[in-house]
Amino acid sequence: MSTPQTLDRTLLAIADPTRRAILQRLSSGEARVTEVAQPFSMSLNAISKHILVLERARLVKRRRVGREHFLSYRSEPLDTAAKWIDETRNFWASRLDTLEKLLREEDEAKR
Amino acid sequence: MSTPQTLDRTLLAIADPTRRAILQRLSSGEARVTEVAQPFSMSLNAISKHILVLERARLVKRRRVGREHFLSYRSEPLDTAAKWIDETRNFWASRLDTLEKLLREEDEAKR
DNA sequence: TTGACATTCAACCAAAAGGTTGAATATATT
DNA sequence: AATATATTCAACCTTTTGGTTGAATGTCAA
Repeated sequence: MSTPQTLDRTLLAIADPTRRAILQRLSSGEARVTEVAQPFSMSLNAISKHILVLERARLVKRRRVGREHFLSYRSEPLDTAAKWIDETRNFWASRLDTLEKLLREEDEAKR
Repeated sequence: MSTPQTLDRTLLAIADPTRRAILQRLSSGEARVTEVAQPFSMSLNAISKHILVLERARLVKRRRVGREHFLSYRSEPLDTAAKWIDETRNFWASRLDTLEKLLREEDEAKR
């Protein structure tokens, strides 16, 4: 469920501004594909593809009702991504050479 | 400094497992390019390119001493990325329809 | 100065990403 | 039954990505 590939897919999915915008659009609740596509200047098909990327990354769930597809946000992948990032950051924040790093950066700032 | 493009570059950079491994390697402190490349099965040139991607994303800083290039980790980009992710997550966590979502998911779990 | 070492540059390649257009499918509406 | 709507599928194109190999550059060491 949380293989490294999943993390790859999550990060890749949110690395695109269009897809981040789609996720944010879904914050106001479920929306159909056409509704999601409406504000963008690119074709419906392009958005359809972006949605597929988000879906493969499990960031978006699809609920089919007749010919309409309702999309909604799923939180797990971002939780996992946040975990990786925070672990990495915390590790660094706690390293013994933090002081050394600070000094080195301060040193460089003087040039 | 923190344009959306920067966020794109950061997320794209850490979406690759090799590059995440490089960052983690740098947790044990500065390292030269060859040292960083050593554990990987791919060519030095490939790693050199990965480092360039990390550098363009400002995740890695390079300090040249003679023929040797010392690489070190920089924390700002991950801070920014974490901020975006956390904002998105917090927004969702606080949405009124959280209950509705939970119920819907519970409902699905029964199948 | 000759040779080894650390690193990048350049050219190339295959695969993936991100977009387009046009046709297909499935469902609603009249 | 005919038409309109919602969405995807398929083919295509261009750019980017991630890798390769071989040559170039710059620095250290004999």
